[in-house]
Amino acid sequence: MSKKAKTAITPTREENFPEWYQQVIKAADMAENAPVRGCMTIKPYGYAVWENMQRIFDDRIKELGVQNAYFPLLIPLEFISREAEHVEGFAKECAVVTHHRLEAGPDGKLQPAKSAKLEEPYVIRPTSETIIGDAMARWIQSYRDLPMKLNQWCNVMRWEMRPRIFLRTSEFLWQEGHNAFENEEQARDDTHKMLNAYAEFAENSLAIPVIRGEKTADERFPGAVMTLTIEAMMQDGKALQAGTSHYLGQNFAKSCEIKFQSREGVEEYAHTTSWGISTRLIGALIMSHADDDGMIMPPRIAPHQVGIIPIIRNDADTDEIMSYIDDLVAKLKAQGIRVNIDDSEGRTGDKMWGMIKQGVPLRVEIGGREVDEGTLTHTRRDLGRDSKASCSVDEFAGSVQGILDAIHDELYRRAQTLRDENIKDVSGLGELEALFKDNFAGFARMDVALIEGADYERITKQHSLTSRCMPLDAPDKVIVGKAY
RNA sequence: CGGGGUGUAGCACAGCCUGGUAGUGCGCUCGCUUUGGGAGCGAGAGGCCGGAGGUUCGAAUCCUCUCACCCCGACCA
Repeated sequence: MSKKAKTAITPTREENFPEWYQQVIKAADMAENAPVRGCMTIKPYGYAVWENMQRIFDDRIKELGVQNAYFPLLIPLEFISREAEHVEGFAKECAVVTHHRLEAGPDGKLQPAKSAKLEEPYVIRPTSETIIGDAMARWIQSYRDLPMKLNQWCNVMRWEMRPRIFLRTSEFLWQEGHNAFENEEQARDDTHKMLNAYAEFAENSLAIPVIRGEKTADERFPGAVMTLTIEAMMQDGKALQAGTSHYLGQNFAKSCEIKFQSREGVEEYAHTTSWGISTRLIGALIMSHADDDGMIMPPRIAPHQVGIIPIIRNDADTDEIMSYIDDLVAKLKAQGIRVNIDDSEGRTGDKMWGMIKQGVPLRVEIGGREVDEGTLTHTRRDLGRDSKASCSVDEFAGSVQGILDAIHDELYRRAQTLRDENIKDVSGLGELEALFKDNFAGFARMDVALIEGADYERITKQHSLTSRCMPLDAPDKVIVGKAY
């Protein structure tokens, strides 16, 4: 390798999107496949993204009156069986714990001890509606106990046939919120409220434009009366369900016995909601923003918002340059900017490419020249080397927040442009079929009435399409597309 | 679970058809020279060739069986 390859990531998005996706994750050092099938190891740089997501969203839900709690990983089998549709939806992807002890087998290898077989097996939570419902049933007695809004940040496990790192792993991290209300109106309203919290989070923090919509009946959460979703379009034109909020009616209240005495003194079942976002959002981030040189982190969740590369020509410069950088770092940190200094031994070029691949939004170079001039050189990751510019340290300190916001806006604008250019209105099923026969990569939008009937089923099956949602701002329409 | 593909050094691969005891590039270690967009030279370290059987004097290579991973589908956040 004499000079740098054309792109830091091979293959390019154009050449092989799924492979490109995996290479970006590797190049940015975010995660890797674990020795356990379908599971991933999230590495520090990837986990830092999740921590930022957690922090921002956790603050938001607390403003909405939600309290965090923690419920067990293991759910009694009998709990899962309580809600008919729920069982049907999750039964085929549950990991089951059947023993509580290991012993040496005939071949000397460890095996579950026959004598330690559980009377009733436990299911590793695929979601916690039932066990939280069980708790709520005990905690809620009066309308005065309502609304009750609980959330937990945890892992869940759904045995996946085809795992994809971050997008669909058997074990993943998420938050699941579970709210209970006196009546349908409050609960439906809450479902919308939580969906809006997700939509705002996706757009304002992740720079991912989303379509807020309601799922069609066959795409609903098992056991829900209504499922709301935010749907995003990835760079390959596929849809990604980025968050869901469910109105569960009284289904779980009835199966879990969540009853309360109403204002009228009558015993009633509560109306519940549940809502979740997961580490899948990290995948969404990559497929929304990354390019052929690697990741591009939206500034508000970027582990490092500003990356500083000291350019040391000889040892005599070092102290002067480093103390110059320390002053800058202090100014940035005072504003709450997350700064990373790459003072490793590596060469300048390597450090630059490292930051490019990791998607650090704003890169700063400081060497003897800058120190002499009282300036610094900065480059935006989203715009590349053409955006390289020079300014004084004070000017930079004053404008850095604005630059980060501009990067956010630019990433959002790009994603929105790509999405809007790839939504096509179709007037009938013939047009829908023709569109996807022609290898269209994007969303089709059409009258929701068209999804009834065998023709729609045949076309969607043939082209692996699904009804993504009925947009809240156009409920008589439906968005159709391929999805992750 | 069906169809396709791949497992050889940390990573990417060659070697396999035509068996003879493992190689290239990057990375890593050390030294010197370099250093503002992926450095150069020199010297090193590192692999029971995914696993288990079998054929053979001899297997990374041939045969059988397994396991894992990736892609495409069905299922799903």
